[in-house]
Amino acid sequence: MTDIDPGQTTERKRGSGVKLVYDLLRDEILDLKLEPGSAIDEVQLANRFGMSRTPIREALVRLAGEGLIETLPNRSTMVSNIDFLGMPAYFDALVLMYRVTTRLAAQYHRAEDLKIIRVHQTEFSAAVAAQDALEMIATNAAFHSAIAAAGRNAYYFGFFDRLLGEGRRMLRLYYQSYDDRLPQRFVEEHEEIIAAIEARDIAAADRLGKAHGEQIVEQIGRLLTRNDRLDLEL
Amino acid sequence: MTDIDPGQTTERKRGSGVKLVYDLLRDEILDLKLEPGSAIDEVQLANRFGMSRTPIREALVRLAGEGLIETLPNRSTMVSNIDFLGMPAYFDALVLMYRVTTRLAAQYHRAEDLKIIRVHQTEFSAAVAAQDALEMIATNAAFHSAIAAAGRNAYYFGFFDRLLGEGRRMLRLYYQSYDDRLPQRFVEEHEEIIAAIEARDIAAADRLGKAHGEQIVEQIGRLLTRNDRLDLEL
DNA sequence: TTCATTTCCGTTGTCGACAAAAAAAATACA
DNA sequence: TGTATTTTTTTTGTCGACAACGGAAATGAA
Repeated sequence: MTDIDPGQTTERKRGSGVKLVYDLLRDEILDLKLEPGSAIDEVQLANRFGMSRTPIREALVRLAGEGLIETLPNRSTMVSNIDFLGMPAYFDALVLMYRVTTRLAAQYHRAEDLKIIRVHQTEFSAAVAAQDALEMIATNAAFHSAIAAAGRNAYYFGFFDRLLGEGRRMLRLYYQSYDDRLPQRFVEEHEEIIAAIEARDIAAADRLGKAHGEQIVEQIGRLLTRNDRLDLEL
Repeated sequence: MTDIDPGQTTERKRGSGVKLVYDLLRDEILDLKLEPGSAIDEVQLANRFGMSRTPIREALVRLAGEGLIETLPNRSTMVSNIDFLGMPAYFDALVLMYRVTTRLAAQYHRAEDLKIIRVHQTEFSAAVAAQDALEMIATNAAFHSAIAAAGRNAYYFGFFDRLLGEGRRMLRLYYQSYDDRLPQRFVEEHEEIIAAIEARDIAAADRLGKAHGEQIVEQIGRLLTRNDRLDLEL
């Protein structure tokens, strides 16, 4: 709520303002620092970032394009609510994209792709060891995003990245209340996936991607049901 | 290039300007009335629509979000080029979405969905009979979009619609130079797909969706190779 | 008090203007 | 004549201001 730029007016490069606001707001939304349903005020943001409403507005339009905020005409714009009814559909799409991207990575990856994938896997492994749930979510997403990039299909990549963004919000919602220790199993499955990709074993990559996705869905399903039980008993 | 509103200033409802510009520009881009790579001038559009640059700009930001235009910082914004190198990736994604959406429609459709699907099929059939290539493209997309809607997965639906939009541009590019008579076979395949959906035969829907998609890809492939031959011989 | 009407207020949508950036044109220099 | 440098032009990015819209508060009638 405080100004980003108190005191003197910092010079900003022309055109950088929109990206600044967009990136920060996007992160705040996906990290649930901005609660779903909460209102977004343009003038407030303008003061906070020390700029006019125009670039703020452009950033908001972009976020609305990704469905991260909803804008009632002539009325307040607000952070989109998480669509719980749509979760089955979401997981269906997510698992399919896990499969497809992993399979394509096995088919079309190059040597340099594997290096990048391994870097992300190392970071994910460290996050699991540190039991840092938030970091796990981020590094896991980066890991699979790298795999999708290795598959060399821009359409799948774009779609998958959008799904992972949405998922970041859902996962964070649950992991912040229940800091469950995420199974070491995910790390091992990642290793298997890397091996299948490297061996260019398409069938194995497909199978592992599917299993890995369903594994995650199942994990979240457990969290959800436990959540329900708690709600009923209190 | 002429003003939309010559003479007197027509009253527009507050907030409707952006949608107006967005819809029209989107259509012009997808219908190839605006050539890929051609420059887009904001002031020119402002004059044409009789409004300020601000709403124009917002429409452009949205179009950029969908990848229909590209905006060089501080420099001209232009209609995105069609990515020919990415066509295999595109068709791969398209066929997959044909499969998935048809399959889900068989699984989750309701009675009212079939009515809508049939309406689009009737329109498509009429377009084929009239040998109106442009109308075929539009009605075919609407037909499959309706099937995707019946599948009740907002994520697939959104992704598929975006793919169909892109495809509209590619298809139009070829059908406008070679007004090939599109096979009656597509109409029949559509009928088979409808029957499979109505019978809730998931396996058949999956198979038909895949075959239908591959059929279209193959058709385009033929057009492309013929195009290449011509280029070489001239 | 309760409900309908009016007034006020906060927020968005749109506008015209100006400054910055980059290309294009013009000039200077060899 | 060809190249480097300056100037002009064109187009974008940002700003402050104002009107319109919708809700909230205030007012009035029963």
